[in-house]
Amino acid sequence: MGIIERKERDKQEMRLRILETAQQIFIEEGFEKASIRAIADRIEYSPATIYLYFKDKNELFFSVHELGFEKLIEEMTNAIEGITDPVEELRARGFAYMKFAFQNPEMYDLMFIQNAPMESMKDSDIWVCGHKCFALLFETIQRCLDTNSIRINNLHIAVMSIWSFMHGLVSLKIRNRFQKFEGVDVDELMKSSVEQMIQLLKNDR
Amino acid sequence: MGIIERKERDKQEMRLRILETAQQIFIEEGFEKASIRAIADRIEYSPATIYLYFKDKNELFFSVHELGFEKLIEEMTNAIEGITDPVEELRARGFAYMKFAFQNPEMYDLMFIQNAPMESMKDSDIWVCGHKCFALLFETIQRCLDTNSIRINNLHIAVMSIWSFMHGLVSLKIRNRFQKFEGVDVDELMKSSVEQMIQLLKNDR
DNA sequence: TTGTTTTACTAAACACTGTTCAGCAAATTT
DNA sequence: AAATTTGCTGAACAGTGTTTAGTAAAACAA
Repeated sequence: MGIIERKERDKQEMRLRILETAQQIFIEEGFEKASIRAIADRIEYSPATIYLYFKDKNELFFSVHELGFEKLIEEMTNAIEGITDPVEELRARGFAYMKFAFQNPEMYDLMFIQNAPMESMKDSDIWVCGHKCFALLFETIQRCLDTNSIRINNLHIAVMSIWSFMHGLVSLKIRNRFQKFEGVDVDELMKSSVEQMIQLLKNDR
Repeated sequence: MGIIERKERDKQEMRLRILETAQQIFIEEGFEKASIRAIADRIEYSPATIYLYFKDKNELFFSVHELGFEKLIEEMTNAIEGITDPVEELRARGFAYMKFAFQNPEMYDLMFIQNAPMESMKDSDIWVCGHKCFALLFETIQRCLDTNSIRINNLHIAVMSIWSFMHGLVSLKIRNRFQKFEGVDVDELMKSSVEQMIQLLKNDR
């Protein structure tokens, strides 16, 4: 009686189809345009059908944002490959983070700026992918502390400070708040800022 | 013939009334709930009337966000009163910024996170209030450079880095991304991070 | 092969949103 | 008193997320 198994497969397949269509429209045309109706249209189903596979739009986009985290984790992992020096690892992680944000602004927005995905999460839930990404940063910074390579000695403070700095940089850019750095190449300035911050952090002695 | 003057006054008064009602609903119930209809309802006019005073919702909320900047500028100015040491001024500015964000999260959101107000701005426009706020930070940091009090020597890099750090801190908090600092007082950690960053910046010697 | 139940799906509606426009009544001007 | 301008609005348009009653097909039971 493989019928129930096949049905379960079909269900998962359909869920994935909705998910990938949502991601596609979202990446191509932004969050605003990725309406339930637009997604339903593209997969040629009724809008109501989507609600048989996802509780609401927030839950759907929570799943999309998880795809984003998987990609970010992958890119970051590649970026630090072969690097042994902890601070160099941190630098590579930072630039990979920035590159991801530049190349996938809509996705970065969803992952770190938008309220939507977080609202679908109850306190009991765990932020699986986000947590893993976070853990990787923790590890890198822990290594920096262990080797006494940076001028901060509290792990939590270091993680929060470094992440905040990177996120601030990227999100002010994405949300168009850097337009008054007139006459300067903002992208270059951002890179210099990261470099400068690493120099500040570094324990040179 | 003071009629046209009176009419002009009336028009400005009405504009202000809409503006303040928008701000009120927005602060009380958030951006989502501050719909044109809700604003119109409270001032007991038709929704269409609002469009006689503001081009669209973005322009209306651009005006609201300017009110926010006026408040932030005022609070920051008070915060640094009497301080002579440039780094102390920077610290005071930083904590005032953070305090503003904690006490007016919706407004901070509108000023630095939301797309809405920026979309109403054409390239030709000037971001008056934002610019002034920005200029004040520039001045403080310029003073730090002049007195050789911080370990950065490029003004633009310093401004971008410091602002990004503060914004990242505050916006990750507002948008609920700090929930995985489990078992730690996030607010305290944020303050410690600011303090730590100032220590990093400081040129102690 | 019947009849029954379950499943997968959808049309239509609900309650919203921002925005536009024809038309109307009152204020102002001629 | 008549003509014009002004300020305002009802109603509609096109869109949003979401719910629900109902339907046709698939699966199961006899």
